[in-house]
Amino acid sequence: MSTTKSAPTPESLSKTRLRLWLKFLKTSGEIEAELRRQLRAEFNTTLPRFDVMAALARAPDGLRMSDISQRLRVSNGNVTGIVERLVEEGLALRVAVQGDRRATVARLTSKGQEIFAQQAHAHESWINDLMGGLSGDELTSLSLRLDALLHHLEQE
Amino acid sequence: MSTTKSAPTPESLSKTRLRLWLKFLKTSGEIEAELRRQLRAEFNTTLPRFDVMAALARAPDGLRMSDISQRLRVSNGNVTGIVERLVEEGLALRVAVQGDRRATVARLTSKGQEIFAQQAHAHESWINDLMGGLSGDELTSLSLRLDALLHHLEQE
DNA sequence: AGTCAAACTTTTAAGCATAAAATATTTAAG
DNA sequence: CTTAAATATTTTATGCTTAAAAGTTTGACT
Repeated sequence: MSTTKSAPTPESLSKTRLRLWLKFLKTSGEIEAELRRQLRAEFNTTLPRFDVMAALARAPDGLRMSDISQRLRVSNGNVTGIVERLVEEGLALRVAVQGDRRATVARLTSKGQEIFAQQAHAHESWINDLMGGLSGDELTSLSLRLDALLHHLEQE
Repeated sequence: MSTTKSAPTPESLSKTRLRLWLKFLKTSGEIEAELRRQLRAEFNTTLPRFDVMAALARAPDGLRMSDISQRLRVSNGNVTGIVERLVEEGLALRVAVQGDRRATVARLTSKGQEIFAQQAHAHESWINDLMGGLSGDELTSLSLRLDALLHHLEQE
C-alpha cells in the first residue's frame, strides 16, 4: 500500500482555515491585551496614544491630522480626539500651517519625545518577551506564512 | 571557509521580533476588518453581535449574562449592551431564571437561530477565501508557530 | 428574624472607533 | 471677481470597550 496521503477535501480545508483563524485571532488578541496592560501599568497610556506618538516621533516637523489618520488607517475624527488628549497631557502641540489655514500640524513636545523614547524601548522589550516562544528559524517560518497571507489579501 | 552562520545577536533578534509582531498585527487587522465589512454589508451586523450570537447558538437553553462575558472574555457591562441590541432586533430574548432573581438568561429567538446559521455559513466562507493564500502544509506550519507562541504566553 | 457578605446585573464615566454632517478655507472655472 | 468644487478638519450620533459604582437578590450565620 502506498504511503501517499489523499488530498484533503475542500470541506475539511475550510474547517481547518476557520480553526486556524480563531487561533490566530486568539494569539494576536492576547499579545495585544498584554501590551495594553503594560502601557497602562507602566506609562498610564493607551495603544492608540502610543501609535499616534510613534507616528509623530518619526516626523520631527510634525504631521497634518490627515497624514496621521492615513498612516494609522483610522478615521479623521478619531485622530482629532486622540491628539486632543495628547495635547492636554503636554505630550503634543498643534501648530498652524503657513499658507493653508484649513490644516493643522501636530508635533511632539520635548517632553513627548522623551516619554515616547522610554515607551518605545519598553514596547520593544515587552514584544521580545511575548514573542520569546519562537526561535530565529521559527520567526522566519512565521514571517513567510504571513507574507503569503498578506500577498493573497492584496490580490483583491 | 565554513558555511556556518554566526548566531544572531540578541539585539537583532529583538528587532526581528518587533517587525514580526507588526506584520502579525497587520495581517490579523486586515482580515478582521474585512470580516467586519462583510458582516455589515451582507447582514447589517457587527463582529461583537456575531460573537454573542455564536455563543448563544451553542447553548439552546440560553446563557447567563455572566457566562457570555466569561466565554467571550469581555466585561459584564459590555454584554448588557450587546444583548440589548440583539433583543431590540428580535434576535434574542431575556428569560428570567427560576430560583434566582438576580440572574438573566439570554437565548436566541428562532429568527435569531435562522439568521445566525446564515451568518456562520458566510463567515466560514469568507475566512476560507481570506486564508486561501495558504496550502494545507502551510496551514499546519502556521498552526505550529501559533501553538509555540500561545504556549509561551501561558508560561506567565 | 436580622444582618452581612457574596453573587449577578446594570449603570455610569471615559476613551476609542466609524460614518456622515457641518464648518472653514483654498483652488479652479467661468 | 464670483461662484462652485475640492480639501482639511471638527462635530455629531452611534456603538463597542473597560473599570468602578450602584442596585438587587441570595445565602449563611448569629
